[in-house]
Amino acid sequence: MARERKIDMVILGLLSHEDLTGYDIKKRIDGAISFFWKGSFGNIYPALKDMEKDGLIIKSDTSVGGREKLTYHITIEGKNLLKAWLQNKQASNELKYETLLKLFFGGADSKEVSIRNIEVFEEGIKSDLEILKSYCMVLEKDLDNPDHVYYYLTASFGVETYEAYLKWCSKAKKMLN
Amino acid sequence: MARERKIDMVILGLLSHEDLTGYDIKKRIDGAISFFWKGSFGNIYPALKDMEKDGLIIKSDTSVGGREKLTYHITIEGKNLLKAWLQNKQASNELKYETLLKLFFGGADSKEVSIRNIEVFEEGIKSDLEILKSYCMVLEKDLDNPDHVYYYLTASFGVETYEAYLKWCSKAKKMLN
DNA sequence: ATCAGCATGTAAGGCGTTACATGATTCA
DNA sequence: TGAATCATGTAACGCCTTACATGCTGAT
Repeated sequence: MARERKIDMVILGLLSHEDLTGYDIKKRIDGAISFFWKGSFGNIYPALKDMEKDGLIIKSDTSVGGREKLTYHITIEGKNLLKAWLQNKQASNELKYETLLKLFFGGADSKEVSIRNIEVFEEGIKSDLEILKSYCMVLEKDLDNPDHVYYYLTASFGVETYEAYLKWCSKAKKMLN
Repeated sequence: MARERKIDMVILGLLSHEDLTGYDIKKRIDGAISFFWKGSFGNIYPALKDMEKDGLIIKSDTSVGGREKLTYHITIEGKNLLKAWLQNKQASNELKYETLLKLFFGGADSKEVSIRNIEVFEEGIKSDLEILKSYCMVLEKDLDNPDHVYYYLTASFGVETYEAYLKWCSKAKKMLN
């Protein structure tokens, strides 16, 4: 069975635009992607090693002075695998919200506890929404760049769902009071 | 460090309402909870064993005839742990949407591929939305039951976010065309 | 001088999924 | 009789997170 590790596809996707180091890849993932996918060094470096062995990417030493630096470049095989993944209709979309779990079992404690949990959730969403909106505004100005349309759409997914979350938060707090 | 396994809290939450077998717990999780949390037998049975050892639940043999059956009951310690968890403000809310990942890297293939991926996503959401709406309708009729308010709110979270998803799908398809 | 940031990696541990393994009962 | 459902569990495997370990460079 082929590997299912999705971090490979994130890496391939990033490398399809530019050559990057593992460290750079981490920074990219921590940006706009982090709203729907995460990555860590303990995740990225082993993936890079495996993918090079498989011929999906090639490594080149770009060390500057005494600072070690390995830059990766995508191969034709890598690009083909990326496209095959994009063309595969199957996609796992999973949401794991502990806040909803707590709310579902809210009856086990006072309603104040549930209201507070909703408020904590609401605050987090509000601040993330600001970040997402700023991504959208930047991207909107340059939608002629074909890639920006894709980036814009993922950011706007975030904006629209987070706005729905906030609407729900108000309603939920009202219902509990 | 204490265990972080959230399945424990799902089990405790369910047992705080009624005594259940591992099999029953799985069925409950596969219901309304499955929209924001998942569980499997390979997950549930070991958790049950550990939690009994820890005195959070107690097991009793309720076998009928030759069919093995173990029913679990929550203890005071279990209820206290459940409340402590509810009162803890920290909550991990994570969304991992492969569809968004694919869309983000959509520029690596034709826009038709991205449109098709959005359509597949849309179909899945539409059918799940129907299920969520039916949960809401049932619960709305009996909001006097205090627990139903909590169940209703989690289901309505699903309805509202899924409706936002669908709105976004239309917009995204239009933008790509 | 020191601290933040650049840069690479490994190791342990935890959690979860999937498949396997077994067997009883109920209903068509 | 055979299939679906009830019912319990284990084992292998994979993936990810966290912490650890190391060292250079540039700015203050």
